[in-house]
Amino acid sequence: MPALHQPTRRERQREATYDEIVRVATELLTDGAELSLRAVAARMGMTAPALYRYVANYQELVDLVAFELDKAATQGFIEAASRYPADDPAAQLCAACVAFRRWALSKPREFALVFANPIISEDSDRRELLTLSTSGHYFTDLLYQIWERTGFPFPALDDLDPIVRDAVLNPLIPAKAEHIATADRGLLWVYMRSWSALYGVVTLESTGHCDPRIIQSAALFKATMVDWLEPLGLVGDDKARLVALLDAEIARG
Amino acid sequence: MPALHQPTRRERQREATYDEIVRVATELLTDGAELSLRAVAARMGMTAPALYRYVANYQELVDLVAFELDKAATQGFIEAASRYPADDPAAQLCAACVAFRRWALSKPREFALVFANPIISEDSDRRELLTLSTSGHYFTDLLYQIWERTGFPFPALDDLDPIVRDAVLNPLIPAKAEHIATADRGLLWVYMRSWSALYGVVTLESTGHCDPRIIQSAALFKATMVDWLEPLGLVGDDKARLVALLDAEIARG
DNA sequence: CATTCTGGTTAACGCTGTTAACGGTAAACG
DNA sequence: CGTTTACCGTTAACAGCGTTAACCAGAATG
Repeated sequence: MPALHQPTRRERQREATYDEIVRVATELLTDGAELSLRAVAARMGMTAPALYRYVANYQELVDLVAFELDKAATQGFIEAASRYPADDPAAQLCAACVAFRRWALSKPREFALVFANPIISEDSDRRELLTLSTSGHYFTDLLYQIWERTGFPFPALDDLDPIVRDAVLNPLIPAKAEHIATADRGLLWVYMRSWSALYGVVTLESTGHCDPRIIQSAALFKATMVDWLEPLGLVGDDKARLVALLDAEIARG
Repeated sequence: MPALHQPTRRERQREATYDEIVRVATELLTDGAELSLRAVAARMGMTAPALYRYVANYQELVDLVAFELDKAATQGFIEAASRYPADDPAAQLCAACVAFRRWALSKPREFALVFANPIISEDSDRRELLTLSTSGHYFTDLLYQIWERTGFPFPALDDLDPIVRDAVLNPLIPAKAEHIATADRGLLWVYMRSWSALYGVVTLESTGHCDPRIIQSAALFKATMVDWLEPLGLVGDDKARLVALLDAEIARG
């Protein structure tokens, strides 16, 4: 098969219905309905078995939708960040994180689908899709930009656990790492650590496994964010500025 | 109805089958099967509608099982901790946390059921059951015991966000707080913050949303644990001792 | 002894994912 | 151009799910 292939009529049609499947499925979820093959098919005016020409099984549909939701959500994060100048990645990261939290709180089902959806390690297809995660790439990139400016410390490759070193040199997680010099891959360790912290609070809040008042006052989230400013080299006036920015972003309707 | 009521024959029978339902349901889950009313009923030699004499709906069964799993898992944490002296709560906490992680990794489905099971805030029944969470009580208690010894700093009530102050004075989250003096309730803030950090790593690892190699080397988990030693007043020799202890516990088959 | 309440049954509804067998139509080929 | 093939949809059906309604035996209660 040729590498560059002008799409034939059938291929275009196929891709169109494929896209429609994913679109309708996400709509279904947004409308508060249950995500099911039959419901998707019905909304498209088709019968359920027809979908098996496009997806192998239900789980694959879920994964596709999760990927799509992640992409759409990330677009929202980017918009939130874009209200700050491009040469201020720290401000952009703060805004993006607040947007991430807001999204997780307002769409808990979608959040659970994307970020709490259990992944069996054997299934390589799902891993690949996870690796492509858009939000992961975006956050990594912001962190990298911050480092370019503040030069915050990160572990040298030799200081890392050999297994971890493998992981940061040839990452499986969603991270935009190609453009990070090999010697600087210790940055990904900082990324993983900070992501783990953010993930903890936001998942706790989104799934409702904490006091509703803690969610209402964004105190736990804010404290976690503030704690991560200094390790990223954001100190002094910069820190004060970002803390105020966080407050403002959290207060936004 | 009398407050103290000697259980009649029928009541005993009822409670027996009630217990059997929960027991069989957890067994089902442990056997790798799907948790369903029909499966539980079948395994008990009953028909599914009969279960509605005991549980209101499927979700209630799930919640009951989650509570039971949490109780059983906590028993495991206690056992792991009991290998260290009772007057060394820091060592016990480290051991319990490692056991918690091991449990989350070896039984991801159970973990997701207990700790990632979304909770709709309106549903007060589920909230109540969550508040009773055994593991939460246990971890809070260990943290309190550590504070009794190290006296690590915690925010005064006046320094807390008023909403958070309400939350720590009259907690809805699973925490053994009755015996903590009102003025010392800021301790719960430390508990929430450290729990959020632990929850983040462990959930990330258990759901598979991170590089498998990161899981294999427990580096992310260990780093998170180590970072929380100093805030708990565990410094110097104590810290070194506990880091070594962590390594040993992680290495345990 | 008569009544009521409890804890089970069967039947049924509407939903789910999934497979098998079939058919029409569009593309590809001789 | 005619024939074949492959694609994309259909219907029918299976096994399973949560849940409700109607019913019924038996135990506890008056």
